[in-house]
Amino acid sequence: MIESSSDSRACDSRAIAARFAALAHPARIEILKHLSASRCCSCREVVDQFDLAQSTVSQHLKILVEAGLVRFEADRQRSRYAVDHAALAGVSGLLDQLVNSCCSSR
Amino acid sequence: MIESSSDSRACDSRAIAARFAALAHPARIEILKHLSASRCCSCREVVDQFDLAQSTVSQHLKILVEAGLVRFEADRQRSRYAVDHAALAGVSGLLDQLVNSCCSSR
DNA sequence: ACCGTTCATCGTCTATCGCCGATGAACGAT
DNA sequence: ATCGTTCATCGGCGATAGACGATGAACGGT
Repeated sequence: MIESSSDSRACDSRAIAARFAALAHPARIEILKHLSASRCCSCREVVDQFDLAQSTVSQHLKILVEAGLVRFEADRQRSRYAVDHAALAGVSGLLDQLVNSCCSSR
Repeated sequence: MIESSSDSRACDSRAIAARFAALAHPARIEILKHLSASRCCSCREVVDQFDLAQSTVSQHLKILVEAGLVRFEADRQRSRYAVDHAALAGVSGLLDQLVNSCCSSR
């Protein structure tokens, strides 16, 4: 990873924080679980599941997509959302880095 | 704000989200790194490190403590904050559960 | 006793989040 | 062409987060 030498750390932690922010809402956790269980979902399915307004769900999904945790694929008028397990594992890895952090070794 | 421990199911995703929320801020990530590298820090040390007001740092530390990610120990007028690696590993585990999640949703 | 240091907490301000209803685009079916 | 469905986006609202300065308590040193 090439970063600006001066402040690779600040940048890094912002990126990490952004991912965690996407996970920092109960509704989004639930949505992730549901997506994971269903393999793939339209927005509608999620709406039916969660007793939230369609716009709200759409927002949450957007946030998850922008965080890179969920992949989006437009399928006619139906949207297809699916968990990006690799990305999720990546976040887990970030956390592990933090746990084991020696932070000086790279 | 604090719910009874009997409410384990709905609490689940809320509890998880709460922990991630504590991690969802770049300053707190940096603070965690610093704590981890320094093994143990006073509030002052962190303040010096991060160009944030003392009150702000104190708040962030409090949030981390309340999330259970950092342990606090009062030492005379100096505070001692240290990363709770086990707790951090626990969060990592939660994430892994989410990654592997297939069954236990809801 | 008097400072200087460290720290948590309070009050305030602003920006952002989370929620909703409404709207309009895209599409399939009739 | 006209519906009905699905969806993303906008605007607005109340609530919360994040930042700060000020304050007062606790403690060590002189």
